[in-house]
This record gives sequence, structure tokens and C-alpha cells, in this order.
Amino acid sequence: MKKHPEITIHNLAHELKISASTVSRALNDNSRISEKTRHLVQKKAIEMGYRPNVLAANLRSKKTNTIGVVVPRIDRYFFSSAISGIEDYAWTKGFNVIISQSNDLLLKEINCVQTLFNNRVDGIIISISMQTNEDKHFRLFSEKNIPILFFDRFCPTIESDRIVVDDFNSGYKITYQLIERGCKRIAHIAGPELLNIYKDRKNGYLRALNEAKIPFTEAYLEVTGLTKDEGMQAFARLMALPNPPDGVFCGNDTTALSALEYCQKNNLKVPNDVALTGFSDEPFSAVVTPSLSTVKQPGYQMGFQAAKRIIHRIESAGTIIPFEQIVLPTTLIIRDSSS
Amino acid sequence: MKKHPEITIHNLAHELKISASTVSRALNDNSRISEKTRHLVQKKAIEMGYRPNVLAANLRSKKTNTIGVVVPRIDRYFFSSAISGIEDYAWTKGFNVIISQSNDLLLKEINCVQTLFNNRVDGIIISISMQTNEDKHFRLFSEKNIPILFFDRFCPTIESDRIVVDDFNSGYKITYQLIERGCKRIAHIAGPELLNIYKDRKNGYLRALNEAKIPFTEAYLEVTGLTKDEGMQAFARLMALPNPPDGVFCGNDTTALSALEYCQKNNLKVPNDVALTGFSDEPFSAVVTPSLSTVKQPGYQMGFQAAKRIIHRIESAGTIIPFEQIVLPTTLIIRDSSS
DNA sequence: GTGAAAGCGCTAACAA
DNA sequence: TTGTTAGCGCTTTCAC
Repeated sequence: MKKHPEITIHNLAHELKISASTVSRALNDNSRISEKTRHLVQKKAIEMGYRPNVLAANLRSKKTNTIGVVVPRIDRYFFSSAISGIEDYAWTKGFNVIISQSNDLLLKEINCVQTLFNNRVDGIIISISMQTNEDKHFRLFSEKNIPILFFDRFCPTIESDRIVVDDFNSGYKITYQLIERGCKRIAHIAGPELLNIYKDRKNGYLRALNEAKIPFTEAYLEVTGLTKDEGMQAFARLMALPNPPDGVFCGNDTTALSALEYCQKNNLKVPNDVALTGFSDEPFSAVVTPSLSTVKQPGYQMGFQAAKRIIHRIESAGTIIPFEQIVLPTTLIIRDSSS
Repeated sequence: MKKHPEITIHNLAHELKISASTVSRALNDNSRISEKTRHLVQKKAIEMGYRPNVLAANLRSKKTNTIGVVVPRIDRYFFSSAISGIEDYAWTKGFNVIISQSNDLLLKEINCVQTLFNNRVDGIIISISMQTNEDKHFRLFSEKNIPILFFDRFCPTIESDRIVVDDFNSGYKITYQLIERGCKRIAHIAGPELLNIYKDRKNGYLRALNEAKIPFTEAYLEVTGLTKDEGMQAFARLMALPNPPDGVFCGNDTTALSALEYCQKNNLKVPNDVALTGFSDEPFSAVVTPSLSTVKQPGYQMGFQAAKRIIHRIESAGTIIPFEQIVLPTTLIIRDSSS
């Protein structure tokens, strides 16, 4: 079946009548080798179609040059662009990227993390699931001194590097914009409190209200899973209030879009009857009518930085680097839905 | 630094006063082992916090339980949903997924493929770049009998499994719909001929014209890279013709969107002045105004099937399985831009 | 049903 | 600068 048996460094060594270690050194551009042998070996390697067995090298060196990534869903634009950033940077450093998705399920997340752990990834980059309320599975890594880095949604009880955006301020700014444009009754469709990002966005919202001396109305706060359906329902409840809001800060673009749909069906004018804002700047947000005001999160940049940071940590194993929380800037994008 | 040294099967063996091979067998649920020892070993393994060294096992067994994936860009919805499908299926079979992106560059693609090859992936799933006009890098795999599977954009000169959609028919159907709605001068913004999918879409277009006895007009065919900018320019050229088209079949949704933008800026009514259709059903296509007619490709399903097929092939190594081209159905989605 | 021994392909400490 | 040697942790004959 196999026409070409694998060539090993021993085959090369044998052919060249030198030792395997010399071949190894030549192939790895080790310093203690003569130009001549190096050339000879490399030429022969190509000639014989040698390809290094990364597995064996990894086993020996106890490094895999692989980083594991766990995200809730790969097909959400924010995450896929983050992965794109991770992959682009990792590539330049010769690292592989293994990805897995938690589907926002704690159990699946634990499973993913375990598997990556067993596969001896050199580090893990993760954005946690909506259900994650424990941290045992992350401690595996800290205990073995394997770098773990959270981006966007982090686990507050684990000391580690983090790449985040300033959700509090972003929530504040986008709410403030609604106030500025004259909204008096501002509602918020929030995500699960379990996740810092949603809590922060909500607190930013509260802060803006407070600063403008707008009293907070319990009924104007809806906590949901931020799916399309839940968003639609929450928005419907808001608009059914005796005194419905004239501005709604939706926790993400998906719910903002569902709110928009609701308005179209029910003949509500956006932004005149009710102004809407989202969060994330999904690809569709710029092109819906009316276009959606939102907060742009630099997904690609976050991924890129995450990879940079973790690979740096991996490569400086031994030296102690203090943990860092890197906050990337968001951009407030005001479009028709609130202008 | 490390508080917990790695536990190996030898440690377990030593503790239990049995041999390492017995431990190995017990851990792998080998048949030639007594219930009693199996239990004893597995209990001890948990107790001591043993975790298998996948690397060593892989080196020995010459399998990695890993499949490599190469796509042009991870952050395009079609591809990220395909990856999602791949990951979901692979997960159920205990396979890891290494991803990399070619950025539609041949050189990067070659590099990715080589790296995956050196990393000894058990199989590779790929959608080729826009530049790919050679197949040497794929032959590596066929020569070593490592399964390779193309999805969507395939390399015609490599015999292999393929998961595709019927681009010819889809192109035909969507053009036919334009004819049906009364368009007389139908243009097409095509992608590079190098890729089968774009050629097929174009041929479907030609077929529909032919069937309706509409003569083909050279000026109505624009071949581009299907980016936003190129799409916009191509569309502008079309509309600047002395006899501009009243219907345009765009090779993908991105160009259709840029055409839409052009119309808005230039006060052209869609679909009345010119009807538009895209291809792919990107998330934004349903929500732009006017909403975009398009062809829905089952990205997730394609990925899922791809993983299923390749893992099946990997697991039946040795048996000869004929190559198959699996054609998944598309859905014609008629929305406002052409209705 | 269990153990002994060999070796997957590579790297690295030590010797020369 | 090069060679020798000893594993990395596991699986898998082959004996018993």
C-alpha cells in the first residue's frame, strides 16, 4: 500500500555516514555544526523526501507548539474573527491552533478543556460559556503551570492573563448617547449576570442613568439569554408596558435586530418611536434598515493579542511574568437606529 | 515550580505491583484483561491523577486522532459554519481539529498543507484558495494514503472525496428566476474561472439564458475576485453600459450587497430598475433592505458530512473505499431584491 | 491474563 | 564539530 516508507534521521545519517544527532543538529540549525555538514544534510533531506516527525520531537521536548482554543460558537462573527486573529499570529510563530466549541454548555466546555489538556497543548485561549459557574477545569492548567488566557468572557476567580474590552464604559457610552438624543425612558435587555461582560454593560447603563438623574425602573431591565427569540419576547414585554421605553439598549446585536423586526411588524418607527442600540457590530448591523447603532469590539485584534501574549508566556517559561488584563478599545458606532 | 510531576503508567504499575503493559491494557479496555485488574488500575489512575500522554501514544500507534482543516478565511460565515459542523462531528468521534487559513493565497495554502502533513494529521479537509492552480501539495497526501477531502472549492485534478453543492443548477435556477420575473438583460458578476464553483455558477447562468433564447452578451459578464470593491466597480461598469442590465446575478452575497449600495447611492430602485441576486445566504442577506435573493448553501451540513466521511475513511484504513462526490442540496431563496 | 522487552523518531547531556 | 548513549511515555509482539 505505502509506496514510500517514512524517511527518518537515521536513514539520512546512514546514507551520509554520519550520526543521527549530527543530522538532527543540521536540520535544526544548531550552532555547533559546520556549514558544510549542514548543507550536505539539508540537501540530502530534500533529496530523500525527509519530513520531520513532529510527534517524536514533541514527545522528546515536551512541547507541542500547539495552542488550544475554546469558544462558545465558532460560527459567531465575533469569535470567528478572534480565531482568525489567533491563527494569523500563531502562524507566524510556528504554532498550531486546535479549536473546539462549548456551544455555551458548561459540560461541553469542561470536556473540551480536559481534552486539550490531555493533548498537551502548550497553552489555552478561552472565552467561557454562558453557563460557566465553576472553575475546577481551569485549575488543571494553573496547577501545571500551563498558560491560560481568557478573552472577552473571563472567569473572575482564576488568576490569569485576560484580553477584554471595557464593557462598563461601552455600556455607559451607548446609554449616554440615547440620553443625549433625548430618550427619557431607557430600557436595557441584558445578558446573564454570570458573565462579567453583561454585568458590566448593565452597570454602565445604570451609571449613565444615574448620572443623568434618570431614576432606574425595574421594569425596564430585562435579563435574557440574548438569543433572537428571547430578545424578541423581552422587547415585546417592554413595549407592552403602560409606559413603554423610548430607547432600548440591547445587550447584543442579535437582540437589537429582533427588536427591529418587532418594530417593523408592529408599525413602530425606529428611532422616532423607539431608539435602538446593539452591541458587537455584527456584519449585518451596518446594512439593516435602519442601520444599527452599536459598539464595535475588535475581535480580530483581541485574538491576535491573545495569541501574542500567550505565546510570549509559553516561550518565556521559567521566568515569572505577572498576569495582565489587557483592555482593548471599543468604538461607539452611531447609526440610524438611534441618531 | 511544578508541584505535581506527571504520572505515567509506570508509576501506576509500580504502585500496584504489576507491569506497565497490564496498566496500558487496563486503561485501554483491552479484552485480554480481568475485570478485577481493570477496575483496580482505573481506580488508581483517578486517585493518582493520571492523564495519558497522547503524544507518546500517537508516536507509538502512528495515529494522531487529529484532522487538519484549511479554509480561505475563518471569519467568513460559510466557512465558520462549515468548521462548526466539522468540529461537532469530530468531537463525537474523539477527533481533534486543527485549523488554518490560506487567506486565499496559494503560497500560504501550500505552507498550511505542509505543516499539517508534518504534524501527521490523520486526514485533511480543505476548501482551496482562489489562486490554487497546482496540486503538488495535495499529492503529498494521496501518495501517503492519507485521506484528503475537498469541500465546496475542490481541486479537479486530485481524485478524492468531495462535498459540494450543485453550483451549476443553483446558478441556473437563480438566473431562471430573474428571467421569470421579466428581466431581459441579465448580467453576471462571476468569480475566478480557476474555481469550479464559479465556473459552474456561470455555466448555469449561460444555460438559463440559452434556454430562454436570450443571446449572451459579452459585456454583461464581469469576472472579478468577488470582493466588495471589485464587485462595486464591476457593477458600476455594468450600469454605465449604453444598455445597462435590468437584472444582475452576483457571484456571491458580498458583491450583491455592494451592488445594492451602489444603487442606493445612485438612486436606482431595486428590483424595479435592476433586480439583484447573490449567492451563499450570508447572515446579512435576510436583513438588508431590500432583502437579498440568494442561494442558501448548507455550510454546517457540508462540514458535518465532510468530517463524517473522512473519519469513516480514516477508521477503515486498509479497506478500499471508492471516492465519492457528495452533492448537497441548495435552497433558492427569493427575497425582495428580485421579487 | 500478565510480564518482559523492544522500539516509535527524535533530542540532548556528555564525551571525545 | 561530531558521536555515543539514554531516554520521552506509550503500545505491542512474544513468551509464559
